[in-house]
Amino acid sequence: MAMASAPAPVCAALKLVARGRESAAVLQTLLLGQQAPADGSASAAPHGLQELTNQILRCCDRALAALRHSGTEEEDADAAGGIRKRKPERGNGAPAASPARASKRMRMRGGEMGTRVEKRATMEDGFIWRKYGQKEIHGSKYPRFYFRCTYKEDHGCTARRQVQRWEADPSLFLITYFGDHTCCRDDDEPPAPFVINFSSSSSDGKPSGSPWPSCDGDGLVVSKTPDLCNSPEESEFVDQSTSVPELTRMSSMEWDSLLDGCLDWMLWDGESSFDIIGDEFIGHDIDYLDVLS
DNA sequence: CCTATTTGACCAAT
DNA sequence: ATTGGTCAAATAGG
Repeated sequence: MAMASAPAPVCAALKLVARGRESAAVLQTLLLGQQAPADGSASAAPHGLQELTNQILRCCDRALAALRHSGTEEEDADAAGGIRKRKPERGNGAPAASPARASKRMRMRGGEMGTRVEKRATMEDGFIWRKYGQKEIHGSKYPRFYFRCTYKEDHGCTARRQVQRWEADPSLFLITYFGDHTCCRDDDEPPAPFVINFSSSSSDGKPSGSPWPSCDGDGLVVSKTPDLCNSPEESEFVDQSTSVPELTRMSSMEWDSLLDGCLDWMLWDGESSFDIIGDEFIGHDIDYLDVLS
């Protein structure tokens, strides 16, 4: 049976949340633009502000994922349940067809929601992962590591990630995330940890303690979204003079049309922005990184 | 003993 | 047949 498109209300919500996300991304770009490029000088945009923007982006992503999921509900009954049926016996008896494992690989190839790719200087990202596999990848110098969230059993958290050294720069790790952390973000949606005080010019407005893990200088290089939607951490690696383009000079009307275009891109073929076809996007980001040095 | 990691095997997709 | 993702027994470490 062919999949039906999402119902109209869900579509509308999808577009609205997507637009909200893009607005947050724009805000983030503006914040990056405020960062003083001069060496040694403190950034004009408080770090807490960037973190907040990042959280907004993440929230939007999750909302988009949930909406999209509700619109095209299928499969994933196992993913939501968390506990997978174990193989009865291995290598001996009958093969025992396991429907739960069907189409696993296809979902990996971009069918799964919530996928994103990042490049980091370290494997650490603030979450606790449990390694469940390692594989030599054909044509690749470095093995790929497979991790799942430590709390998969406890909270049914479906988050997974694959980590591999980036061949173009082995000091960086290419981290592909699948799913999202339901273990520490669903039940525990953090209250606004702080109030933004725009009148304060100091960078003291940092959140006292975000309940979410933050990327404390890990050197995140690549986000899952195009240039418009950079994560704040990127600023640590990306040359500001090139990463903050003329976007900041656009009028609001120009923004509108731009965002509409962005929406069109995001909703292409029924997939949303957080479904990244790895190769395509990585290629884009490699170009992006060529600016560095 | 308990928990996490390692690693070869299994299996679906290509 | 090959490749890549996952399982799970064996192993290591506390």
